[in-house]
Amino acid sequence: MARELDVSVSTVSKALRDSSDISKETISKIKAFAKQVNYKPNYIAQSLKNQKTKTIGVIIPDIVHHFFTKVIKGIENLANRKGYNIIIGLSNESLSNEIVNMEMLTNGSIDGLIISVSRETMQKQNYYHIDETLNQGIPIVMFDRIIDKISCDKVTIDDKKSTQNAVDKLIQNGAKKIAIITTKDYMSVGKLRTEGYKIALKQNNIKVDDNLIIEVDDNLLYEDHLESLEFQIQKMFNNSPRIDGIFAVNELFATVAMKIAKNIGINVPDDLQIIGFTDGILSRHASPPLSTVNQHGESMGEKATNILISRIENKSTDNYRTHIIQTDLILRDSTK
Amino acid sequence: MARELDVSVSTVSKALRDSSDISKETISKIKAFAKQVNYKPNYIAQSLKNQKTKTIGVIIPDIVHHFFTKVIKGIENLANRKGYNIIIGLSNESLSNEIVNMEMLTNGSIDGLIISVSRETMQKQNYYHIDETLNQGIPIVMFDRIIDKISCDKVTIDDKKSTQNAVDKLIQNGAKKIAIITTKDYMSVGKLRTEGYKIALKQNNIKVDDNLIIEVDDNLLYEDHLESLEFQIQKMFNNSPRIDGIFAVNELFATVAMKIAKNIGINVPDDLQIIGFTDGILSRHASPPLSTVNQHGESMGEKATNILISRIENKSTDNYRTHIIQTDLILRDSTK
DNA sequence: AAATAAAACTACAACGTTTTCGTGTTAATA
DNA sequence: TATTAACACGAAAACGTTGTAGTTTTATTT
Repeated sequence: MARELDVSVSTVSKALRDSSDISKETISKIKAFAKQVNYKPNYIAQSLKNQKTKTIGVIIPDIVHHFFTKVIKGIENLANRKGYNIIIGLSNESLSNEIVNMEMLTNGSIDGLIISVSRETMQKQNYYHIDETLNQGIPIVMFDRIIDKISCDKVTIDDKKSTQNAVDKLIQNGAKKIAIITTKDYMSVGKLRTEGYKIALKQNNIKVDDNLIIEVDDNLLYEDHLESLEFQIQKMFNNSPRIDGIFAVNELFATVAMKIAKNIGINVPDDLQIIGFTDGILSRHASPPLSTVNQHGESMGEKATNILISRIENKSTDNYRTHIIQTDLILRDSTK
Repeated sequence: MARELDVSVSTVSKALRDSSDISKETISKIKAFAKQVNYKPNYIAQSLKNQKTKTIGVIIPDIVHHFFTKVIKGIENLANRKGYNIIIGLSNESLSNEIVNMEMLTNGSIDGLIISVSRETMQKQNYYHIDETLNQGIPIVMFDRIIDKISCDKVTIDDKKSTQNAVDKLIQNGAKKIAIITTKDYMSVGKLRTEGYKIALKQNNIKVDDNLIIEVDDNLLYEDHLESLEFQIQKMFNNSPRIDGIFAVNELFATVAMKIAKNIGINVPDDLQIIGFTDGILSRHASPPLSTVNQHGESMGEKATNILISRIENKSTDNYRTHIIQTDLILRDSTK
């Protein structure tokens, strides 16, 4: 372009950035020509020069998942508005995948990282790769599945309190025998939600009955292993037929529980009230529609992005904080 | 690193790439040191030098959508295996967003693009940005929502035939009065599926009844505008109470139709058989579970990625082709 | 008209790699 | 011993930008 206009590259560069030491005529001439030939400055070269890529890395365990897509939507929206692109890595719940993805991104491709760690990472408590990245000076924001031991910014919800409120609601609505369908407790969220459940019961003087705490093996959460989930829930109904309330830590568990209950002739919500977690498509289209705890995934994504960009652009150098996104209880027809 | 080891940068670079003109001892010395200091070559610099970013751009209309997430999963998986990252842009069904995203990506950030265009793009038939990108020499693979007028690689399913097969099945199962719930026809898929429906009826000597073709305004597809969808379907049942088969162009339409049918006392599948499109969570967890056309989103993503990478790496220079992914009919309990 | 100041533009280094070509050292050959 | 070949390494250019530090041109002042 400089060649064709017979000026130097510096002149072109400065003209396009409205530098004060280029005349107005030259500026407009160059800009006109640039538009004409559809010139776009090469981001890669800019990145190399500025040591800024204007790109945010996002690593999540699974993309075929309503909550995570909501978060991504929030991230992408805000990032785009601020001139950032997002580059996505999927860990597929595997630690090694997470590490590979992280290495691919932390070689200069991104300015910062937003991550929700894989299940395996939590189980094995192997956080070396995360610490490494932080040590490299790349800011990280963790969301949803956060790790206390790592010091960085975090965005999450109050799992304990949210669950407590939901179970409280069941109790207020007259439920006496309330079960929880949760995951084995290496998963921070399952653990916290189970705690919240116990607190709610205790505060209402209801004895915690371990038979009513169904711990599903989380590795079977997926579409392909429904039978096992159904089997466990079925067993619960067999063992404790008089259950009148269920809290489930995700919407799949809630939906399946409701389906089984209906199959064996239990009326929802008259005989059994159910509250799930995450306001996804399943909850909305179940019959009856499920009452659920709304996590506001999009807000979560936006918040995380905001924090990350502040760090990147050095606007904030305060201590790391954990930001809590408020949840709310959406009451539909699976509760009275 | 070169400084600390007291060798030249060229030597380091060559050693890490196992160049033949560096001695084995030096190579191992340098590699050892590299591992020790956790050296990672800067991708940005490599990209600038090689004029290859090893990154694929993906632009889709919406990420909170089961089918698109499946496709992304397929893309990410294969791309990662081949050493590529993916960078995602969301158009939110808006043409201007699509253009902005495209411009952000085509400034040197990506080697190729996989895209499913926004609804607005199809409506307005404004493809300038796509042609521009192709002219720039960036290969594009379109999937699902493809545009005939643009010449590039495409991956899609045979919407017409898939629908025809599904409707055929309804007819074989004894349905005589079959409705279709589709979208207004600026959307290629809705149009094609409606055509397939008509062909199936004609081949079975059933007269096409326009009252049984429900064209939903696609802008209302979203979660927030369910009432309008429900209203239109309700009206259909009122006008034509004796319907015994429904084909819906997506799983939301199918699910809602089934819900309404059950509400007014119609038994599925005894009195009314329903087949939807896309094997998503809704279909699987509806009661009864919905029979549906499986689009194999993941295969679609993989196929698109394969084609794109071939183009990028110049392995294929043949003419542009449109690749058809086979669908199949998953029969569950909403059909006999 | 000469000196000075302001304006407009250019040369060049730098970002971190890869690669081509060149150079020095060692070993093998005549 | 002199020549040549093989080997091991380094210097420098290139990728497309940006910013600093000039340099040239033009305008203003004395």
